[in-house]
Amino acid sequence: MPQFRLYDTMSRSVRPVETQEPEHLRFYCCGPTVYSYAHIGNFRTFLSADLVVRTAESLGWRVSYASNITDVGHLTEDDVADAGGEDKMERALRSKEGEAFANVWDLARHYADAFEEDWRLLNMRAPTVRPRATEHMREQIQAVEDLIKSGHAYETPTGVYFSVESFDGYGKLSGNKDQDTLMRAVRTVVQDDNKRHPADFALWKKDDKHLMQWFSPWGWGFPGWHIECSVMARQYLGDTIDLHAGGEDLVFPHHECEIAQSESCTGKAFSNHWMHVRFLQVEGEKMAKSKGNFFTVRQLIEEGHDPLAIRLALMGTPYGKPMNFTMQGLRDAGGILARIQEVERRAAKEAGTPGTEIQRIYDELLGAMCEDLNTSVAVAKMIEGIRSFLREDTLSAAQAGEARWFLDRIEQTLGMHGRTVEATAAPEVPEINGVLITKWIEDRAEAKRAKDFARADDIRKQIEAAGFELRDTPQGTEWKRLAPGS
RNA sequence: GGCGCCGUAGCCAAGUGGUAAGGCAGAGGACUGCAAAUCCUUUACGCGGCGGUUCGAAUCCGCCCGGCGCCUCCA
Repeated sequence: MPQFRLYDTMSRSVRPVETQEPEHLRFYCCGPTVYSYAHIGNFRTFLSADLVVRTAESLGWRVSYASNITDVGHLTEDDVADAGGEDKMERALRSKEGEAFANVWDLARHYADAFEEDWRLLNMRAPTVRPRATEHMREQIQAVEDLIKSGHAYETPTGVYFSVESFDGYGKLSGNKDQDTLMRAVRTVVQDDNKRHPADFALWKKDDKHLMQWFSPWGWGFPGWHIECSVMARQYLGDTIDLHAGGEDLVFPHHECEIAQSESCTGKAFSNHWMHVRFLQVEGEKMAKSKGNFFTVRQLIEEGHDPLAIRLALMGTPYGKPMNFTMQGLRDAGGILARIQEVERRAAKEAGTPGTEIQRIYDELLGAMCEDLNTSVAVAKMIEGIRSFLREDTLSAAQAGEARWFLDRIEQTLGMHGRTVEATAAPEVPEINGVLITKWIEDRAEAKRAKDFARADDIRKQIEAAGFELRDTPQGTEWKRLAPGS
């Protein structure tokens, strides 16, 4: 078995993933704040986490995987300096999309459900636990109290703050260590005179006007953004976790603050390995609603893209590099997926014994994943394996069994498969101009038999104009909805 | 100001010291009434530029040019 190595933000090097317990990975990945639909950039991060889980499982490891949902409306300026600004969920509630919801709780529930649905559609492993911030309020309050008792936190008229000077290691993850860079990083603009140090960050905000508020030893209010992850990671995975992941923007302040809180609470290392996923760009530009290049998973699916094609497209560039997501790349992925589906059709029901060649291809695929999740190479190996089965006109029973084996492997390791919706549910037969497409196809076959090719081509053109593609096979003519943009 | 990343064929993108993976597009071919789908073959004498180290560099070092990210709600 190859050694599983990942880039570690803390040590700035590619290191083996070391588990405290042999072959048992304790893994935490920071989830989204659910104030709107998650976009494909969000999912690049969660997909990378999914690939960590699948790679570990492919090595025979057990994985305890926690990925949270932040359903508390944290503030638009809830940074290390102070929790100021607007509440993200309150703002969402006031927006046009927010009109559909009675209150922030409904809004959070709706987007959390949508998030989990998209997660499933992208064929991502369900986490062992998916804790929610609002369901761990007592634990968060307890942690804040502990930090006050141990001298790491203090109360002010506006809330409870973590004292950055009480923790030596503050800045070790992000490199924001010296006072000068730290001061710049925390933007002294939003200083609070009640704080002992400008970089001190909120653990609890006092606010009895907030739409989401809880009662605490410091009165009504809500928790700071960073404390939830510290608390939930500890509760479900223990004092020290093996690997912690998130988007690159979370390095500072979020993960830096998590480390400070957790290590101050336990006196132990919070995480032994840190993984950060680089941001996704679209057509070479930063994704932004204002640029019109902002995509959600459901949007792309609605446009006719297969969720697995989206998944495959997102694997085109390894997580450690910024990725340029393009519509062309998405269409390309759809083409690869079609070939996987073709092998799925030809494969046996039961996996057979892999031959040395296909075994070699899979070993290289897994080896690439173990080397810092090199998805570019892994996908190339997957295609190599898929092609080896398409090369033959017909597969022998042994080859069909090998094909099944390989498909099972790529499902386990890459989360890719060729099972189509039509294979499990009877497809709805569409009508064209009030006539079933199957009738049009029969008419065309009739014309072909009569050698009336002009009429046959005319029928095909009509069907294509309606957005369907025909494919003549030895078993007869099949139809398929045309992929968008092709 | 701090931290970090990237520049490889028309496009996307691996490769991090031993002589350029893979995908898309393009070209040719098989199959087809013609297509579609699928398969086969083919496409970079060169890896932003200039120096240096080395028997040997896309890969290491230096400088330069160009692009980008985070540090601000953000995955």
